[in-house]
Amino acid sequence: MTDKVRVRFAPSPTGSLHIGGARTALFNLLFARHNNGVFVLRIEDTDTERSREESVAQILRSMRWLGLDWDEGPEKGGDYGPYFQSQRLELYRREAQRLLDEGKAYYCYCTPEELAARREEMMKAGKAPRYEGLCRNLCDEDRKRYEAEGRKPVIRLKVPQEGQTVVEDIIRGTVVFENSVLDDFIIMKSNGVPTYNFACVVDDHAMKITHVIRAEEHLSNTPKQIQVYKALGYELPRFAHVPMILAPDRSKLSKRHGATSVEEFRDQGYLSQAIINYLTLLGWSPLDSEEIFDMDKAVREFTLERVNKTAAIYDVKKLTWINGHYLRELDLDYITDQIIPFMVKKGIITEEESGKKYEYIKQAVALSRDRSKTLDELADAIAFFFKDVTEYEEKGVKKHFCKENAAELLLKGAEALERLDEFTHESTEHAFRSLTDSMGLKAAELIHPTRLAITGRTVGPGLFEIIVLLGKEETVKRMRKAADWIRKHGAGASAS
RNA sequence: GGCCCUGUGGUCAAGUGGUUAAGACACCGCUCUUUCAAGGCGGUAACAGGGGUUCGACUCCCCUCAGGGUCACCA
Repeated sequence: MTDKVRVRFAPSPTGSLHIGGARTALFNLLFARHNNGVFVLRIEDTDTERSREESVAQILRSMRWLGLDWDEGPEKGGDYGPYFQSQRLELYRREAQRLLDEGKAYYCYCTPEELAARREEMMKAGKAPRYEGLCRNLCDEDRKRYEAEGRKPVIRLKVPQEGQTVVEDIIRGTVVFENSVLDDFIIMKSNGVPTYNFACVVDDHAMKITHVIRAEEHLSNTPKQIQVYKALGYELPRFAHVPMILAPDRSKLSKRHGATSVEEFRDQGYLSQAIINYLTLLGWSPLDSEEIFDMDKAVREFTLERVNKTAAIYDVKKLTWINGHYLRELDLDYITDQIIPFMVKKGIITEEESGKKYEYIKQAVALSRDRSKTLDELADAIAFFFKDVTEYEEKGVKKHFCKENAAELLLKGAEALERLDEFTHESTEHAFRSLTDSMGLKAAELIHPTRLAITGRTVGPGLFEIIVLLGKEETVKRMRKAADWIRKHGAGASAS
């Protein structure tokens, strides 16, 4: 009989959601959905010093933004709550007491200072730093004496010093640890709060977690946790340790590597779909070689067996490429909605204008989105549709504004456009081409300076698309303004 | 340092004893074109090293080396 699959993502709220954490959450979600299971979110806030409420909010926000929806957890509830470890202290204390009563755990009165000193000694002696079980067999008298000294005890688990602890990992296979490398680790701190290795086990059991899918850094913790499972008489879940995500220099991801949190990527203009797609590809691969796919396909095909064992270095270039793909393929209204906050932030439009100019923004996006990789870039790329040109790209000036007849040509072009009754792609293009034909010029000789005049740049969408969207009046105005600029700066003069 | 994990091009990554060792990103050409992208076509580039096992190893075993993780009253 197979139990319903239940997995969990259990972040500690000590910072933002990292892309590594997001990937772990994603794999849990994919596995749960693939198996019609339940995805639980649990907040591991037992570190009273470092846990912050703002972090919880940020993590939830990031997960929602990515579409990593949990079935049970904060703001959602469920039959196995509460989902904050700080609200489950009674349970841990009860289980710890049980261990105490059964003689499987004991109070330890050593102070952090004493412990640190001994650890250092052992290190100096070239030995592995481990607790030697000093308080393992304390008599009542010793205990009373320590209590009288005002020492607050921790609770340690009695770990067997012989034999081995075996981790059967779905991704890594059988991993054997000698028990002699384990020590009597702390399960309850002196403040009555459990440590990670204890709380995690108690909760995974209480929440009926069937598969523990987490980052590889936890593999070495697993034998300890297995000892807790055994002491408590719990059945073991299945374990799967997914490879880590490393920075480009092969070290662990940290702030010095630029953007690492989900929110930073979002603010840089990456779409959630792109991040999900990219993260899915880090450590896992689909059956076929098509690398662009949505979460539905990932859910359909996801198995832990196809997760590879090697740590992956994340590559922003590939993420950016995927982002570019979604930028041009996703629904136009959706991209338009996404671009607005970026435009507002950059001062290109105001919040109020965004509603009124929605259709116009949408058309600008339609013209430019092929050429941008991120929302941030795209916002810059369409800025000229909303704000007058204030400067001209230098290399463009040299190339297109410094010719003898540059100003005159722009003026003639403006006139030709002005005469048009119908202002369409066809009519404007025709006007330009017949003008240049009559002057014995190539159309490009007018097109390029015009682009520079009305956008300030040498690159961008097709000129006539721009002209039509920008409108006759504005186009003509900008062309004349550019002609003035050229005269002022002198034909043949180099860029200012 | 002890223990554990890992090792296919610059990066991601197929591959599970016999393959011309896929594909993608990046890079470089060509093409399309009013520019830039996008698209199309093509190219450079890899099984860490050494021993075994085998008729035959990228695939299995051992050693070396390299990278990573972990050794807290952090998770």
